[in-house]
Amino acid sequence: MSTLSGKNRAKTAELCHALADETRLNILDRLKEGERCVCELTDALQTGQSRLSFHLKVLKDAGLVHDRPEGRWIYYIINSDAVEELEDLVASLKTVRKTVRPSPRC
Amino acid sequence: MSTLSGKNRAKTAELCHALADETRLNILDRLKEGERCVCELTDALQTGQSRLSFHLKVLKDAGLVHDRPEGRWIYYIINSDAVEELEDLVASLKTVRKTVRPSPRC
DNA sequence: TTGATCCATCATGAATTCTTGATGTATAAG
DNA sequence: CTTATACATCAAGAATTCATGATGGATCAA
Repeated sequence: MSTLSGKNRAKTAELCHALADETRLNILDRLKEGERCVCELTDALQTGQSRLSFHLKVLKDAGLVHDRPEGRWIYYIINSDAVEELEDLVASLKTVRKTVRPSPRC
Repeated sequence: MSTLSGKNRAKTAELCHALADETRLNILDRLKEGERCVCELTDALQTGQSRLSFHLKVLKDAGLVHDRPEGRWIYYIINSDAVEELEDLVASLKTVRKTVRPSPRC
């Protein structure tokens, strides 16, 4: 059961949807440097706080990031488990049959 | 310049958007077995032809698939170049700093 | 306690995406 | 030439996603 078939397909789609937005890719790019709180991200991305909060929720719901409350701040960090799922997807897409196809029945 | 930053960010987002749909993941799953024409895919996915054509266009515009006209049919096949771009993205997400973060200035 | 900061969430409207059915083009067969 | 098949595209509406501003809870400082 791969990331492309069965029940996992919905989860894979959600994961990819979280990555299908420039703002969210920008966020992930920042988080590569280590965990960041929301105010640091709003500062870096020069955007509204509620907008950023929305995108962080999308990333979190997809499992791509984790959050860690500490006092008044909430630190976000990339979740490596999700990255592994992405690896599975890419690996799955790489195993393409090169065999001669059967003739169509249509 | 990685898949997460600069000009490439838009292209990465488009690529991920193409993957962010169960129908399209289903299509790719079939194409893993080798090239297929649209009528075979409509047959396999049990869906309308114009709907499938729409999703194939999304995949094609994102560069994930190629098409090859032959007579009355058009064969679709996975484009391995796009898969490599996905590999770059995953690789980029894996290089996460584990260093201690600087204290926030907010 | 009062006020300020950090953040999530909600409501509304705008924008985008998806579905469906109809129409059009090209190829091939009769 | 006529008809059938394979496919793309278009138009219209439904559904989803996104942006923005407002509100509220929690924490901390004074």
